[in-house]
Amino acid sequence: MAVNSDLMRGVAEPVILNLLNNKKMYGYEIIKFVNEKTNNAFQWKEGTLYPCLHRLEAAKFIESEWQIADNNKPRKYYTLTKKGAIALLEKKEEWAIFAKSVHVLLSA
Amino acid sequence: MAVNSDLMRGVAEPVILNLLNNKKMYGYEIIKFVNEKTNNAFQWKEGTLYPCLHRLEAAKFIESEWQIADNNKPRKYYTLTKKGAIALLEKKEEWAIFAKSVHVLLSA
DNA sequence: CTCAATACATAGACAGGCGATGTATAACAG
DNA sequence: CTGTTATACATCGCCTGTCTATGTATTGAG
Repeated sequence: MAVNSDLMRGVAEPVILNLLNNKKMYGYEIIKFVNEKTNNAFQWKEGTLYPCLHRLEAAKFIESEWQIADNNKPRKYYTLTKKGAIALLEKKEEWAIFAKSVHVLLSA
Repeated sequence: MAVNSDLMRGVAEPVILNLLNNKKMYGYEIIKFVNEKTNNAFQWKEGTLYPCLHRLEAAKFIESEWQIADNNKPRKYYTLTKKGAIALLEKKEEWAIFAKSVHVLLSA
């Protein structure tokens, strides 16, 4: 069911940037969304996601702002920066090349 | 040109098993083949490949035998075991699920 | 009143890929 | 002859992203 965590390496960043390209989201929401969207093939945990968000923010690929939700809980919403949008394009292209390469090597 | 090394994590094993499923190969040959086949998107080095081959052999997924080549150099040829063939199927399936998941998350 | 869910965060362990380095031989150019 | 490149094996230590575990705080359900 769950995909080997070795494969997970490096995909969190492009995935997060792509999600934030569509709409602002907060960390906990991203975790639930990704796990549900992949039928738990991905099983992201806080220990993976939050450090990744902080890395992306430090790189100025995303920005954050606190908001109080309807349920009265504080949420840190993230949005994509222009720099992040460029990085997203690069990472998507990189993924495409990578996936194609693996496909070739596993099809041969 | 070269793909981010983070993405590389975990793909060496299925790729090697798949190559050996087609024919026996030796380490140096695998490096050249993979790099050439991916147009250098993959840039495998000895430090990546040899430890991986040793891991796979320790797991009894592959077996090795020394042979003297035409050029008078000793080569360690690897072949896939039955256990390795089963592992290959599992890893291929895992890759398929993984790649599909990433595709979904990057397409959204 | 307790427990689960929500929502943030960090710290330490783990492990695979990478760069660097090492050995040895063959082939080739100068 | 000699230096360089290519072949072919191997290992060591670093780096870094993921994982497990742990922590804090609040809300709502039972």
